Amino acid sequence: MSNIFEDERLFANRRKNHIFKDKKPLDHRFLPDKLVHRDDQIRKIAKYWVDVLDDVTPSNVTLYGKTGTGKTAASKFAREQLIEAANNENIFIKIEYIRCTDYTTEYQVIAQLCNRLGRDVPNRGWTKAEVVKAFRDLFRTNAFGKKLHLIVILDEIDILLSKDGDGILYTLTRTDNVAVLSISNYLDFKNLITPRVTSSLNDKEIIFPPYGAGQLSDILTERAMLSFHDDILNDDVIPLCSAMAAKEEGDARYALDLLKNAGELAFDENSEKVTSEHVIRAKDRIEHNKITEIISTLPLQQQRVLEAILLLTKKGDEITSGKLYEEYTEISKKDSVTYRRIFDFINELELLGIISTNTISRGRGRGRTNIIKLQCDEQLLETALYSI
DNA sequence: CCTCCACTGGAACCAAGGGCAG
DNA sequence: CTGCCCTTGGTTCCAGTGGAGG
Repeated sequence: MSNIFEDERLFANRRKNHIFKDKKPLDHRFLPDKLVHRDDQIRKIAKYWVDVLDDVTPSNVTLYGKTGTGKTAASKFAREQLIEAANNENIFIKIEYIRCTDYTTEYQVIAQLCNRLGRDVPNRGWTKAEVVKAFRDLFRTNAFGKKLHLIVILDEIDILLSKDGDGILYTLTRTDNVAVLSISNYLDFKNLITPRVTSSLNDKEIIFPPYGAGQLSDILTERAMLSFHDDILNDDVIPLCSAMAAKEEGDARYALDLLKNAGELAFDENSEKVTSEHVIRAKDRIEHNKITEIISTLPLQQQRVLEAILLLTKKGDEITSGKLYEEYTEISKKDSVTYRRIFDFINELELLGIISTNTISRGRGRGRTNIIKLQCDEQLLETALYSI
């Protein structure tokens, strides 16, 4: 009796050679030896952080830029470099990377920092003040024998700020020997910060502009050398991926994804080379996977809302919020959520790009109406919804 | 510029998970 | 063990807003 996983691995191994050498460099989390086209930004980070080597708390830094513009990679790269330099200088530095989608409140971030620095703190139960005190004691009491410097990288900080306010920045910037590097997708995230924090944050800003098609090409070429065998990619593959990703706001992650999926398609079909036609199909596949992924991870009530939208769309009716709620309660029977909650769901779904809304006014005495439209393929949605 | 009601912001509430002092 | 206090993520409740057709 054979094991299906062993079979699959054997099967894959036997053929592995022909397209991919190593898929890892095509993952957006892969950190190459040098980051092309981000020299300026990395140098700026270094300029602000270098003080720490002289035992001085460095400036707070903020990185701005759309998704896939290399913010996270640049900060991780700078971290590696600084740690290396600090080892030579015999300075005690910790640089902790926190993704704010994983730790969404001030308490959680501080607790996580404590834990990583070796101070056990429960995830719940303590007061915020107790946790903050424990955190600050790490710096005061000489717990490590020498002075500890901490740089906290807060990735996707806008999420944390909009959920839990700016208390986290207040606490961190008012702790000795702590510097913050915040990473935000939005330029206007400063609106979420109150004046009491702005003054102490006093940060330096670094902009990450979207990559142009040419720059994306350079990135892909470098990664392709690491991950594909020689002469596997047709000449037009990388330019096409780059052009398509450049249109998607210069998103390098998307470009890498395209290339990887194109390679996988070529592999699955046992074709000799990766062609532009594979890239085109990779695009559909990515789109498809994304939507399925989003839908399957949606909370139950939101799925029901989607289901209601789907049913109404099929009927061909114009969908208004009121009608949607009727249909929704029909579907979920007793276990339904309030009218108010539905609006939040609708907004979230719109943010995810699955639906679109358009508010119109019907004039005096008729009030307003919100017209809701499905923005993704009906068939795709249906299979995704009912296959869970 | 009025009006109406679909939407929004915020407080309050709830249940679940957990620490700590008696 | 018990009671009390903490955070958190989800919800409900209610008092506003605001936008465009008239």
